[in-house]
Amino acid sequence: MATIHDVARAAGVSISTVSYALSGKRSIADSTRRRVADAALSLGYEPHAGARMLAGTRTQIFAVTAPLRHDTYAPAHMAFVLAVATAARRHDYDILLLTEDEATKGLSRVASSRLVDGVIVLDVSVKDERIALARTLGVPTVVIGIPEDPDGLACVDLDFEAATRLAVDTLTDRGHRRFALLGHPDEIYERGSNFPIRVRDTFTAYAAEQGLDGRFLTSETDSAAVRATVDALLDSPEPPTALLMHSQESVQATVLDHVRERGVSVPDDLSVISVGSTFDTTRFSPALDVIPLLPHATCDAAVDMLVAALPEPPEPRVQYVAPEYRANGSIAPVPAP
Amino acid sequence: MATIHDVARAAGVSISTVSYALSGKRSIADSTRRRVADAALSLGYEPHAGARMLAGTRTQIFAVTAPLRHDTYAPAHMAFVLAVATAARRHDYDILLLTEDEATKGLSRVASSRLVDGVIVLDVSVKDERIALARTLGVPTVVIGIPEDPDGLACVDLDFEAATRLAVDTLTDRGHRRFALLGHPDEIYERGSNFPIRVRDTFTAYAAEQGLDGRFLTSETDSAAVRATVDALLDSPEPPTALLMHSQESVQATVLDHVRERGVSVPDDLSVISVGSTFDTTRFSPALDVIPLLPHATCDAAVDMLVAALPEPPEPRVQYVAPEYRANGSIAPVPAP
DNA sequence: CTGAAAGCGCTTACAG
DNA sequence: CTGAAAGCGCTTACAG
Repeated sequence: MATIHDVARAAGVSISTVSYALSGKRSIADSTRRRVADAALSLGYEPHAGARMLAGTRTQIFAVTAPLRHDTYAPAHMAFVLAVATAARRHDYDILLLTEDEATKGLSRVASSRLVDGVIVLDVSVKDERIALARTLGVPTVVIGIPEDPDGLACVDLDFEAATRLAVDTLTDRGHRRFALLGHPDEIYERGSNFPIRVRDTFTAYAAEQGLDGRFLTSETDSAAVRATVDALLDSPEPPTALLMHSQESVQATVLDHVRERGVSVPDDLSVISVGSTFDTTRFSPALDVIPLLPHATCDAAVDMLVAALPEPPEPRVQYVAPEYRANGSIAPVPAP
Repeated sequence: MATIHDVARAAGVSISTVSYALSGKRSIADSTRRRVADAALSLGYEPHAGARMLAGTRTQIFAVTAPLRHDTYAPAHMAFVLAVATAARRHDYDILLLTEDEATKGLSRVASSRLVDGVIVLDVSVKDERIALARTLGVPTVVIGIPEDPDGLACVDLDFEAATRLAVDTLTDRGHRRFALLGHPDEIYERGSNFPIRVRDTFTAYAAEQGLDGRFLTSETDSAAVRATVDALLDSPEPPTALLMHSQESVQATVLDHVRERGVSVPDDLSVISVGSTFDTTRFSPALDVIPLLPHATCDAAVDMLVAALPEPPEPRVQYVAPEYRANGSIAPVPAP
């Protein structure tokens, strides 16, 4: 392995000149720079990572803590890990993946050994031991998702409030006045889950504000429960013409199946939008309009925040990522009564 | 951050004694070891990772290259990444995740900067640019999966040959003589995919060897094609009593649906085993017996090989992981004619 | 059983 | 515009 000394010798300069020529941290005569670059290239020189960490102030590594929980939806989880890695590489950062059961132990270890310049916390849960740690880690940290108490933390997340209003607005623009939102099982709301509650509260408040009929429904995830929920909704007097779904993939699939079985056509009889989903709604029949989670936009923002925080600790704040509407043909103007 | 000097001062010894006391690399008086350990603990001392890399011979980091391809099945992919990380931690190793499009560039970079002590190559494809690189990387490398030409490489993989024979044996033990194997679309075999071909060839050879009726079928993945394939099979004279499936999840689900629609009962009329699957076959109805991919066993073996290879390059060889049979009630004795 | 010291390969003030 | 040198925090022969 070539060292900086080899490059210096080959280029006929000192090692400090090599260092500066390659880093661009001070002005170097063009001819010198060229000779150094040539020497480095022909020797296949790559600076020793450990030496850089020790002498410099940066390791060029971020830790990503991404614990796998029993209810983790693997494709979304991976999309986020991948998006973080891709964004990090654009800033010349590599990703150290921490998946340990005791996530805090791994975080403490890599932070206090100065292995990483920063930490990205993925997929925070309501009671997440990593959150308390993040405040005291001594290493810049950005959280993706919003914990119960985001005080003093730098967080990034999809703007679920805007997403919910966007879904409603899109449908009121087409004349809809009677809405339902199908959410997660009750248990999710009881244990204080972040996004579902934000979506629910935004929906009910916004519907009230606009004078809309806005019904909020929860359902267990088994097929029978979902079908019963759909039946109750469709059999009610003045059933809704517009349905938002913020629930898991299988539930949304079952809803569409059962609606079709009941002879209700999407979008002619019922307009449907999937809100805040991580899965591919074009595989449904019919394909659903969706306001999806945005792993790339979210992770780009998180990595940008982290890189900006390297000179000094990140400014605590919550940054919201703007939602995007993806039309797939599942909405239509309100049907004539 | 406490350094080794702080610990030495607090314990009243030299820094070399601290280093040896913590590493255990030479014998230390018990009382000294205790004082050092106490000092380290109370100061929250964690050795500087960069300094260790520079002075020592190990970085305690493995690179994992896990490119996401369009046909990557996310849950399996994640299971392998996670299993590697877990196995690595047992040897005090962290995982640097390389997902770049140009996988070779990332590998070269981390290898020549001496950032990692070893490399695990996940999910090798038939023509994988990482394979040629692995032979010349100058860093111990272990491949999970078996590339077209495994010469000179250390590889670990499920023993698909044994898995296939195990499936057949399990059914012949119950009297079955007429078998079908449903594989992937033709294209997969034409482009030389590794496992599907190994399963197919083992199946046909083993069936012939045992004097069994062993039909091999391929099918496109869309529902209509799968149903037509099932129809052709069931409508043939002397249809099989045992079906092995080595195909994607949705295809297996469709087969089960259509078999049920045709009034054929699993396992009473037809015994079914899923071979080499990465997904949860207990979610099917009926739940399927399966000889699954074994991420943990495979990744444990790979990490063990890599750790063993640290002092010297890994001995090139292909290590097969023994298959396991998981019964879920989808097989029965051959029905009376 | 323990210590003093060299040296790993960089970065970055300091000096000119 | 460039160089000589200190120093980052460890590990590990060398010495006793």
